[in-house]
Amino acid sequence: MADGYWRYADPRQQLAEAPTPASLKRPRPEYGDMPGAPEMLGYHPRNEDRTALGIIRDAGPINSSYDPYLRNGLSSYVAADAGRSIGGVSGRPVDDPRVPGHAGMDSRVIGYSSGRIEAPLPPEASNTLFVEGLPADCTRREVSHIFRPFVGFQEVRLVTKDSRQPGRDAFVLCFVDFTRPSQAAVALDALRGYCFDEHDRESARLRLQFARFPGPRSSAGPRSRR
DNA sequence: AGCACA
Repeated sequence: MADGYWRYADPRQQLAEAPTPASLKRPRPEYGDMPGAPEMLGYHPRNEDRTALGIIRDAGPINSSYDPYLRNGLSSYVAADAGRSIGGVSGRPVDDPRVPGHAGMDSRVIGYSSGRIEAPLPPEASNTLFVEGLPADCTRREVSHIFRPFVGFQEVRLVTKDSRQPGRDAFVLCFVDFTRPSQAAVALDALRGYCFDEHDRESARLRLQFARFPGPRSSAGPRSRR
C-alpha cells in the first residue's frame, strides 16, 4: 500500500532545488528563512488554468489562494500498491504518516503496473536508477517532475557527457535515488519506454536500469538523518 | 552504447 505513486517529495528537498516558479514574475528577496513555505513547493497551478475556470479574478497573490489546496490534502494522490510490495498484506509497510490515505479524491486505483502481482526484485536491484535516453537539453527540474510522484523518491542527479560521435548532442543521463529498491523497481516498471517528448516518439524514450553502484544514502544532504 | 555523487 505504501508502494507506488505519490505526490510530491519531501518539502525539504524542494527547498534545495526550488527554482523561482515562472508564475511569479516579480523579483523576490531571499526566502531562506521560510522552510516549507507554500511557494517553495515549486508546484503551482498555472494561472491560465485557473483563469479559465473563472476562479482567479483579482485574487491577489497566488500563494494565498493555493494554500488551501495544500491543507486539504489534495496534494496527495496516492495510487494503490503497484504490485511490488513483496510482504503483501501481512508485512504491510507502515503507512507513511505524511500521506493521508483519505485524499479528497476518487480512491480508485491508478493503474500503474496493476496487473503484476508478484514481480520479484531482480538480484541487481538497487535503490538507485540509472536513466538514459534523456534529451540533451533536459533539466533536472524536468526529470524531477517525472520521478517525484513515486513513493520513495529522494533525488535526481543529472550527468552530462559529451557525445562520442562528433556532431551529436551531448549525452545526458541521470541517477534517481529512492529509499528502497522495491520503490525504484516500481518506478522502473512504470516508466519503461516513457516518452520524454510526446511529439517525437522515437527519439526520446527513457531507458531505465538499476544503477550498478547505488548512490550514497542520499537522505538529502551531507548529514544523514537518523 | 555510455553509470556519478559521497
